[in-house]
Amino acid sequence: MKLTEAEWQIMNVLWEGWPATTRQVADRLPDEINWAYTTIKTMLTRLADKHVVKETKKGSIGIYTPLLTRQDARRIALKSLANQAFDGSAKSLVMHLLEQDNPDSDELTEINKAISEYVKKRGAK
Amino acid sequence: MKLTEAEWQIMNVLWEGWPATTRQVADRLPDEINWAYTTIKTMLTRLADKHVVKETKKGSIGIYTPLLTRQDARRIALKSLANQAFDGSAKSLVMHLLEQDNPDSDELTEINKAISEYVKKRGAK
DNA sequence: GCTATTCTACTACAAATGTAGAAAGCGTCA
DNA sequence: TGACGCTTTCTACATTTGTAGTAGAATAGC
Repeated sequence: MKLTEAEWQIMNVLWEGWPATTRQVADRLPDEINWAYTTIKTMLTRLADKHVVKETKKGSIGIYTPLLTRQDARRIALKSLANQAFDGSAKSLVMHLLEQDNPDSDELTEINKAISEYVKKRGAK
Repeated sequence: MKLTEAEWQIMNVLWEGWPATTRQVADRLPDEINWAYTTIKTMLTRLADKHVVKETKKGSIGIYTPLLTRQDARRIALKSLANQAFDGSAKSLVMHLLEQDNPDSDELTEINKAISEYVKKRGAK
């Protein structure tokens, strides 16, 4: 149940507010995305076929609810990336992030912040 | 220049030892992968078309060298995943890894180890 | 009830991806 | 120098992904 790029777009919207109709998804997609209404409908139908969302009907109108959680989708994507690109090692994935020599970015700072928070929390438990 | 899954397989082998011929790549692919020789050749040709590898000829035999580094491929893949699934935030990606409630896995332990190492190193500088 | 609008269902189609066969070329060893 | 085996080149084809049009059904407003 790995999602494609376009599917992520749809699901990101759906996870933010569900259940939702095709129209609602269309309205909530980021501005940069200019898909025809039927494109979105097609995606939702396909996602339903794959059991990533559930389609129920209110009258003749389809209403969509995520079945796959965002958590799980993320887990799956990370797992897959780790396997494919980091020899299966989440550790090595994290190390890569930590060791990026990209000093002009705030990413590292952000990650460091995350780690500090985490270390703190871990300590607190 | 994002790599597909099959391309990662090939490139993982190539990064381990290059330059390499199609035959060498074929021999070094993991056992679980049973691709026809020509499949591998096709992939290498396509990777050359995309300038991910360079093909040179020794006589009529093609010899392949990575152009894209593993580092860069990883960076690109992580960036893309962060954008698509973590709202562009590497921090949130790391947090996800840290907060997985998957106690039966060694992953967390491994990640913690990575972080400790990193924190130590960071301290040392 | 009739019309304008909105949805759904179905179909389509190009590009990318995964996978490989056929045929022809070349190198090598007997 | 011929046959065998490996290599390349070209072609092929199914599937998945991205994207959308058309036609007919449902609905809502007048």
